[in-house]
Amino acid sequence: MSKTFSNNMPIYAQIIDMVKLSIALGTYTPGQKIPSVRDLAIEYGVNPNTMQKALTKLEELHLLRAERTSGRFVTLDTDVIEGLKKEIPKKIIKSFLQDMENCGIKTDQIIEHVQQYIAEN
Amino acid sequence: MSKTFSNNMPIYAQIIDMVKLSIALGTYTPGQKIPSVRDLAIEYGVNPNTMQKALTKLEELHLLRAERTSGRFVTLDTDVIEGLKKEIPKKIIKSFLQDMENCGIKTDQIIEHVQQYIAEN
DNA sequence: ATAATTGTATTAAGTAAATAATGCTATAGA
DNA sequence: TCTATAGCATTATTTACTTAATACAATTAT
Repeated sequence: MSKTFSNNMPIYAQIIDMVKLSIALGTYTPGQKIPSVRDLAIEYGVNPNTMQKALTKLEELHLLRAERTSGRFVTLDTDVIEGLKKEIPKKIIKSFLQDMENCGIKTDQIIEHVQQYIAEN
Repeated sequence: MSKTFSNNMPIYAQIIDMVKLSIALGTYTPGQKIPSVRDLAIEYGVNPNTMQKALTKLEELHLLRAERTSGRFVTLDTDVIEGLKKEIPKKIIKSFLQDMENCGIKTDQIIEHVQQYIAEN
């Protein structure tokens, strides 16, 4: 069950993105209790401290809420979750367009490049 | 003249990509002598050691060639350079499509999302 | 009541990346 | 010839990330 991580980004940061995705995709539902720090650490194949760091940051983003001794829960704030759903692909597209323009491809040619790539693969 | 770097990737790795881009875009022409390690370090606003590391890796990729005491030069191999020009946008598109599918957007909807984003911005 | 589990905190150690400071060898150019 | 400059090497320090090993307080479950 241990996840795979890229080496170009801190593991805790990658975990943050993964949990964000779980919430956005509904794998974690609003109000749902998520596994304990220790269990998540095992599930992701990382040290509990690394997992703790990721979860703490997710709390600062109001995506999770820690109940001192009963566990950690996904936010009930559906606005926040709806925001996530839109924010994630938006960020991906934004950085994609920047990267493409950065390598000399003009905006109106980007679509063609994508279509051609899809056709070829 | 000091460049800006993201914090989620080693600086030397980001420099590699930047120099690759310079070669692909023709800012650095085939056979051209590029600035010394020390000068490039100043230009990029990093430590000479960091620049050295990036340049050494670029040599392993056969994009640069070090002439022991006269300087460092861009490869004359136009095939390698042509390869770069195609490889860079290809990699960008590939990881973009992966990211989009990863967040639940199907291939045939990706183009629409991009078009909508462009229209909105 | 008591044991197990929760989040949280602390201290230590190892690693990689970046910076700093310095020195070497070889050669191009004055 | 001699100086400046080239790439390259070495050693040390700092910081961030990760892992490791515990420990504690509070609450849930038995």
